[in-house]
Formats: sequence, C-alpha cells, structure tokens
Amino acid sequence: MSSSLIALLDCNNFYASCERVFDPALRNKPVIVLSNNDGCVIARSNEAKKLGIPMGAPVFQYRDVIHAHKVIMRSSNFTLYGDMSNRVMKTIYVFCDNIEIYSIDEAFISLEGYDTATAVERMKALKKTIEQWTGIPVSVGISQTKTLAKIASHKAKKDPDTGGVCLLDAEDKEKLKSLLAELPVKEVWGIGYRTTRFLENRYIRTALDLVEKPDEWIRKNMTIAGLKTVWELRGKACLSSHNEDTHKSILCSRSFSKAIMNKAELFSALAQYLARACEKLRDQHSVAHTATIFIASSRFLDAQERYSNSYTISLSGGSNAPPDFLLPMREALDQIYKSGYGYKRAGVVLSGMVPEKGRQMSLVDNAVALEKKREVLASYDRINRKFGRGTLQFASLLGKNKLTHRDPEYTSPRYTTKLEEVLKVR
DNA sequence: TCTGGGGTCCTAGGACCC
DNA sequence: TCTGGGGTCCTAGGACCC
Repeated sequence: MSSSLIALLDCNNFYASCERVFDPALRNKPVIVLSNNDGCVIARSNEAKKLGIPMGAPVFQYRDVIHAHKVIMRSSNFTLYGDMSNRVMKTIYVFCDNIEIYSIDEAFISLEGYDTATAVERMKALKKTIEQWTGIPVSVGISQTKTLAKIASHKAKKDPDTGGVCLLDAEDKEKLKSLLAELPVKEVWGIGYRTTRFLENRYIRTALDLVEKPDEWIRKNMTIAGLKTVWELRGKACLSSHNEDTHKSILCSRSFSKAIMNKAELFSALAQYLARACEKLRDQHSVAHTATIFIASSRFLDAQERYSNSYTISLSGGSNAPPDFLLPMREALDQIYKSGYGYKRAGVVLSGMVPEKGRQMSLVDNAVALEKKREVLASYDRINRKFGRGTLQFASLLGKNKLTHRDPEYTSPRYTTKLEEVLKVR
C-alpha cells in the first residue's frame, strides 16, 4: 500500500502574470513588478529573468538593462493580486476541498486516495481549468511529501517536457536518489543562506549528501526543523499543515523614500501602521495583548552609522482599537528614539492574539462601553471597505506631515475590484 | 562566596519562507 | 539620489517557583 500523495500548485511569476492578464501588450515582453516606493524588483516575467534581473534587485542598479531592453515596469498593485489569488484558490476548491493555502500564489492539495497516474491526470485538468478561468499560468509538483512536491514543482516550471505537471515518486528509490544527487543543497525548501554556508563548509553540497548524514548529526547541528526537512527528503511526510484562518502576529511596516529625522513624524507613521494592523486584527475578529514597534535607519550604512531598535508593550485587556495602543506606543517610542539618525523604516507588530468574543475584560472595562466601541469600529470598517481604505481615519492618528512615501509611478488599474477601473471592451 | 537540582513560562532573536 | 513587506517556528536564556 502506497502512502498518500500531495501536490503543490504554484502560480508562475504571479504578480507579473496578474498584470499580463489585463494588459495583453505585456505578453511575451520582459515585465517587472516593483516594491513600495518603486524601489526593488519583486516579480519578473520569464523574459525579465532571462535578462539577468535578480529577485529583490534595486531598480536603480538595473536602469541600463531596463532601458536597453525596454523592460516594462509596474508598481505593485496588491488589491489586484489579492483578488486574482482568490480566484485561483476558488478554482482549486472546485477540484478538491482539502487544500492548504500556503501563500498568495501557492497551495498544497491533498491527493489522498489517488494512484500516481490519476493524480497526474487530475492535476493536469486543474492546471488547464485555472488557466482558462483566470488567465494565470501555474505549475504543479506531486510527491509523497511537501518538500519533495516543492522540488517537483520547480522541475515542472523549468522543464517543458513535463507539461507543467511533474510527479516525483519517492517510492522509486533509485530515481529519487539520482534526483537528489543533482540538487544543490541550497535549493531545498527549508535550507536557507546560513545553513547552506554551514553545510558547504562541511562538504555537504547536494541534497543527497545531506540525507545520507545520520539523524543524530542533523538534529544536533540543524535543530528539529532540519531533521524534519531531511525526513521529508527521504519520503517520510512530517510537516503538518497549519490551516489557521487567524494569524498569530500581524505586521504593518514601510520603508520611507526619504529618511525621517524627527520623532513626531516617525510617530505619525507608526500610528498609521497601527491603524492598518488593527484593521487586519478586526478582520480576523481578534484582539491583541502585545504590540511591538520598531524603527531603523538604512541597512546600507556602515555599522557605526546604523541604528535600529524595538520596544514591546502589553495591554492587559487586549484590544483591536488603535486609540488603546496610542499612549503606551508613544512612551515606547520615547524609550528607543535617538536623535541624529535618519530613519528609513518603521513598523508595528501585533501579537498575543485571542478571539474577540469571550475575551477577558479588565477591571476598567465595562461591557456596555466595550460593545459601543466595537460597533463604532465595525461601521468604520464597513465604510472603508465600501469606499476604499482611508476614507475614514482616526483624528488622533493623523499627523501634520504627509508621510515620505514616494507615489508609485507605474500603477495598473484595479481591474477586478474597482468599478471605475474595470477593463472596457470596445 | 559557596552551596542544589529541577521544573515552567515568557521573550528576544535567529532562521527560514514567499 | 534611488535598496520590500508579511509571516511562522525554534532555541536559548532569564525570571520565577519549589
């Protein structure tokens, strides 16, 4: 009896593909999607990859290539990408209801009960349907474990012979072995930069080198997480799915296009991120008991000129209303702010979540006031959802200064979520 | 300053992911 | 001149308890 199969479905060049769906002029051309402030490359079409533009590359360093090859740039449009992601995931649910949405462009799909041939057939049908219904090209890797499915999906993406769906059967031991022998250890899911350096120093260069090490050695040098990775590579599934619909932490942070030199401006930025983080918190019907603020100068300065720090505050009753966090947050900023530095980034992390219902009330709360506050925030959220984020804002959070975020230059319309911006057919 | 061995809980920081 | 943003998990070490 064979162990059950799992598939990883991965959207190809997701953000760039989303842009292409609505603008045919981008097809077969090099396209890159940029981060906030149009600073970095966060997605590339295959044509852009071939030009040697790396992931995360600062745009200014590649001006010449971009110009010479007429690379098309798009500022990121997360409203569009989020909506397209939903469409892809909903299509997967038509085929299978046991799925784990892993990221905006990836999902694991349980293929329990299928033999290998049927699994491949089903995934080919799914791939075709997604491409027809959403216009997003996808690749699928199938294997007995998530880590191997991941490897299979890379092969599906790179090797045209697979037709975009690749099976890696771990029960074919010889084939698995020869595949792992060709796979550089740094390409294994879960092996990052630090671990790669550690392993290569010990002449462990391929995935096969790694799986041949004894368990005790792995456990000692790579922690339990590394051991799980190795078991997965050997074909033994041990990564559990975490299909939580509530997050354990929520972060909102931004880089500034120009350095911020004073505390008031920094606080006003933090207050806005707090407001956004609290919105996400209310979306999942939680309250948070702790909030961490952090501030940082540019990471690209010399060590002596660099400064970053964070401070964690706690709220005894928990809350998802920005004003409750504001005063302790101001005190926190007083603790860590140092004048004389130019701050390039700041953010707020909320954690210590519990469900909004049945939360512990602190002594100063009274139930009526609490319910009233909840209703006010709910209307606030409804209005902002209907008319766009930022329609309503907290007066106490509004700074005098406009934040130094650069306006995006290359934004595409919100084709799918904004009536005024839908695609027009002549 | 030396003298004990266990527990638990919490948090900061590191490493990884997309 | 210009360098992203949002998550999870693990471990070590401190605080506290008996």
